[in-house]
Formats: sequence, C-alpha cells, structure tokens
Amino acid sequence: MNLAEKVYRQLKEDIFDFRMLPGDRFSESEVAERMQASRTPVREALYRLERDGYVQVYFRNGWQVRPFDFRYFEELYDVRILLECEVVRRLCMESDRAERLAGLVTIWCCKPSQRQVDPVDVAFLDEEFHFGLLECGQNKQMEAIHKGVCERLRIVRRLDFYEPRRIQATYDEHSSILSAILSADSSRATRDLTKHIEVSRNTVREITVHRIQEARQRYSTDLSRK
Amino acid sequence: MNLAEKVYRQLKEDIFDFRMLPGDRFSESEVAERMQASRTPVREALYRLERDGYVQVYFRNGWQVRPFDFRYFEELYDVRILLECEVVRRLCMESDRAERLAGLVTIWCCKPSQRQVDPVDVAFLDEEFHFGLLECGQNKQMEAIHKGVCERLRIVRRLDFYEPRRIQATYDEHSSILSAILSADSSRATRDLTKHIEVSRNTVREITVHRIQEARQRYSTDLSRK
DNA sequence: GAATTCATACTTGTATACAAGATTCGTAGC
DNA sequence: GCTACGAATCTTGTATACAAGTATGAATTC
Repeated sequence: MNLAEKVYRQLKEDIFDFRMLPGDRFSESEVAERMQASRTPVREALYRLERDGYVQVYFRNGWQVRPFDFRYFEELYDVRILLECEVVRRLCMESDRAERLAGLVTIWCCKPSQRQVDPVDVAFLDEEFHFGLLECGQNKQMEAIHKGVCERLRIVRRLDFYEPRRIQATYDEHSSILSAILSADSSRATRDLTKHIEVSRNTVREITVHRIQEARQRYSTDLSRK
Repeated sequence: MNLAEKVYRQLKEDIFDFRMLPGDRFSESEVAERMQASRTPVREALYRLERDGYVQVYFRNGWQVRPFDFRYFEELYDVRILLECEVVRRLCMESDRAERLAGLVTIWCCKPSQRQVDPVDVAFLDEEFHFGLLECGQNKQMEAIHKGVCERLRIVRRLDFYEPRRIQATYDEHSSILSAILSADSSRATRDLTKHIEVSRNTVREITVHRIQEARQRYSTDLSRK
C-alpha cells in the first residue's frame, strides 16, 4: 500500500475517533512528523480528505477539520433516502428480486434474539444493510454516490449510542422493509425505509460538545499518547 | 490561481475537446513539459481528475484517459433524472415556487425565435437550465452531487450536434416543464423532464470513433500545434 | 495606553533529486 | 526461429529544498 494511502486512512481514523476534533487547525508538517512521512504523501492524503468533505485548506494558512453543520448532515440524509427509495422502487418491479435480496434476507430476517450483536457494531452492520440494498440495484454509479454520502455521514453515526432496544428495532425495521419489497409493496417499503433512515437523521440535531467528548473517550486514547 | 488549478483546468479542457482521446496513455512528465510546470502540481491535478472519473493511474506505469463506457454514462443520466425529478416534486409542493423559478422563467418562457442561439452554445445553456432547477431546491449537497454528475457527463454532450430543430425543441421542453411546475402538476413536470433528459441519454449509444474524430476537429486544433 | 509598522516565524505552493518498481528490447543460449 | 534472461529506460512514489504569501508579536510612534 502507498504511504499516501496509509496517511489518508490514519487521518480519517483520527477524525472519526475524534482524536482530531471538528474545528481543529493543523499544519501539513505537523501531520507529517506524527506519521513519520514527508509532506508529499501527507498533502496527497489531505487533498483527498478535502474532497471527501472532512478537512478544509486555507491558502498558505493551514488546514482545519471541518466543523459540524446540522444542515449539511440533514441534506446528506435526504439524498440517502432518495437513492435508497429509488432502488427499492425498482426492486419491487423486478421479478428476480427474491434472488437478489437473498443475502440480505438471511442476515436480517432471522430472529434477532438468536444473534449476539455488540452495540458498537450495530452502526457498522446497519450500514452494511443499506449498502446491500444499493448493490441489489443495477446502477454502479448510484451505488458509488450512495457510498460517498454514507461515508460523509459516518462521523455523525460515531456519536450514536445503541441501546439494546434500538438493536432490536433495527432488526425489525430491516426485515419489515425486506418483506415489503419481496411482496412488491413499493409504497410500504419506501415509507418504512424513509422512517427508518429518519431515525438517524433526527439524531443530527442532538449533537453537542459533551456528546463528542463522550464518544472521544469511548473510542480511543488521546493523540499525544499514541 | 494555483498552478495546480490551471493544469487541472487545462487537462480537463484537453480531454473535453478530444485533444486527449479516451484510452490515450500518457505520463506525468509529458504533461509537465507541455504545461511548463513541474510534476508536483501536475500530479495534484491528475489525482483530482482521477476522482472526477476522467483519468486512471496505473501503479508506476503511467496514466490513461478513461475509455468510454456506455453503461457508465447511462447510469449517470439515470441519477440525473432521479435528482432533478426529486427537486421538481418538492418545488410543486412549495407555495413560493413562482418566485424561485422566476429567473428560469424569464430565460426559457419567451418566444424562442426572439433569441439568437449558436448551436454550439445550446449544450451549455441547457446545462444551465438544469443547474438552475437544482438551485431552486433547498439542498446544497444534492446540488453538488448533481453538478458532479453533470460534469462527468459533459464529455458526451460535447459529441452532440444541435440542429436548429433541436434548439427549438429544447426551448419548448424547458418552458413546458416550468409551466407544469408552476401549476403544481408534479406528474406532468416529472414525466416531461424525464423524457427531456432521456433524449440526451439515448445519444450515448450512438457514440462512434468517427463521431469523436468529428468533434475533435470541430472543437480545436491538434495538441502538437498548441 | 492605543494604534501602527516592520521583522520574524510559520504556512502552503512548487521544483528538483532520488528511490523503487515496471516495461521493453536486445542478446545469449538452445 | 524461439525462449529466457538481463540491462537499460521509463514510470510513479517520496523526500527535500526553496519560493511566496500570511499571521503574529514586538518595537515604535503618537
């Protein structure tokens, strides 16, 4: 793997785990020293992150971790709803939808109580479900855009805390959506799916500094100790 | 403006004007020499173009202008249809849609014969119309994604040749869509809009090497003469 | 004490040198 | 004639040096 690629992943992890906080300013040489690399691969990584929407560059004046913006996240959630509902609508019209959905069904339509799931893994598993939906569609570009949108939203999902009740609900909702698609009930499927995503969308307004600090401690140690 | 930015724009122009043809292989130093710059800004520009979907890098083995792929373009057109129809649906539900659409109406709802339009500018003008629609929506992220999709499609639009008949049709279709939105006729607006975009979508299958060579001559001189 | 100016340190932007890997083409061996 | 090998050449990947612009803070002036 490239050094630039490594730096890119590490930086993203640092941002996701809130070792680098929204609003933090930093310089290329600072990162380079921490990563034991030169500025060249660091710059490459940073420009990728900028296009991903995670950092901003100021002309000859350093970088900043993109500050949180409710509206930004809400708009992205709306795009997610739009894309996923479109795929669901199309699936409802396809005759081979049962085969295409087979993988998702085996994961989500069993009794939830039979599965042991760590609360911290739920966000990851849930994401897999929605990626899976897009994979069942037949539009690679739509899939790529959806992936990009989810990627940008991942940082807010790191703030979610999943209670057992919510785990159960996630399973229920996913299997309900799948069964609606299987019975070609397009309107029920899209309605349930929209509601399901809106649960996450509504958490965006609840972001607080305290919440971020909490997540920071949950996920990792301090940057200086690393 | 950055040198990297300049190189980026110039390269994109070279690709759009078919001075660099789909499938062409090239190296960083080759571009650097042509642009009178060092490899550093060239690399930055190339990596941006790669993320835009215009070029591909091969590990320590040069670059390539992304070859044409029908399916790729068709899928992007479908995303465009989805996004634009969504905005239109929302507009139909907004009470202040008349004010928001005012700008577009003044451009497109006058008698087409009163306007003199160069056939080569039609693709540009048409794009402006669709950007304008997204601006009327209230989702900046959706707008950005739409812009990115249109950007990727721009290269195929360079192959369109607009006959006068098509210019007239473009005006008719745009004004028809606008009037449908103004009368809150969501289904007519989305149906007309879909048809309108599908006209472009259908041209994708007609791309031939001959067509590309033709466009190349239409747009510009040879790279070596520059 | 407040405003201003200028030097200094710090930032990114760019050029260049070198390292590491891939390809290509000629040559030796059969 | 065909295959295998290897050196030369080309490619990108990375480190480093320098250029250009920005902010900061101390000294100066009022």
